[in-house]
Amino acid sequence: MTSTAAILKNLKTAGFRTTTVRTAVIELLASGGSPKSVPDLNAALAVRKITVNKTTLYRELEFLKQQGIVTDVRLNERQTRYEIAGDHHHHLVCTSCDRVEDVELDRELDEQERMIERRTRFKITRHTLEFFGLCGTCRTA
Amino acid sequence: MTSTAAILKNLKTAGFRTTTVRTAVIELLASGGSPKSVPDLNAALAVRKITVNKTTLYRELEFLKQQGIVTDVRLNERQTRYEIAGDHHHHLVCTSCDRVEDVELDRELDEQERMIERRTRFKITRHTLEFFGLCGTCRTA
DNA sequence: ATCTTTGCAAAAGTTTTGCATATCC
DNA sequence: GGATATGCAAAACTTTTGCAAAGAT
Repeated sequence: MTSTAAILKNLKTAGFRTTTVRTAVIELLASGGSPKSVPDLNAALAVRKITVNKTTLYRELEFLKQQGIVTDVRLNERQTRYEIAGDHHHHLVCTSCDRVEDVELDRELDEQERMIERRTRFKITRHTLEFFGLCGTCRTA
Repeated sequence: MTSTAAILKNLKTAGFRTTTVRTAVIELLASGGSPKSVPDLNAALAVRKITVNKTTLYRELEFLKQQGIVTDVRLNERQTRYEIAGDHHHHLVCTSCDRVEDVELDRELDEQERMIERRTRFKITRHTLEFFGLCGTCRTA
């Protein structure tokens, strides 16, 4: 929901800078439709002729996490992926080509969460739900 | 559903050995109620006075994965966790103390899966659903 | 001037690989 | 003997940390 411009403006107001890397990282994550790993981001930045050290990227992502702008996502792979926080959704992961797509549910899981809270002593604050299978391309290939 | 004894018997029939480590790993995973990481397993084995190299553990878990006996689980942490495959369930993860508990849903997500398949070109084969929050101990502490 | 941002090198943590040895059937 | 299983050391891969330099306000 929050646009890239609004995010950057808020950061600026808070005294942080809107550097080339920061702007590009936020844009890439906001435009993606899928969560991105550090190697993903580095490659996408390279296309834009932006060279950046991996340390800087990890630090930038940690910073954006602290600011509540991004969250991390762990699918069935080593790397952590990152996406813009806030609009709740899930992921479709192709187990053949590793493509990841965002997906939303018509009916969310609030009912199930309440049921679990009734049944256990857990207080649930969030959940992650990922679907695995074959994407359109891989299922016909 | 499949008992430890049955798993071991099948492995033996297939020409594999039921070593101390293999037996203990399967028992630990089968009895757990929560997925275990390699350090978890190593610690639990130590209690049973079983000393084992981490390489052996990783190799054993990879082997059990190949055999379809275990699957890996990635929660919001670096390490991979492992659990017995087959009985579908979800996890409650305490964000304060990192405790992990298995949990089952009354109503599974088949309906949602069908809806996504109608809406996208994805063929879904499985999903993972994890709940995060505070466990009974941490919410009062 | 000061705080933010960046790069580089090194370290840390997890998982994998190569190779040699031991063990079971 | 031949396949299976294990240990050790080293490598690979992802992420973090320390320190110094550069850049912006």
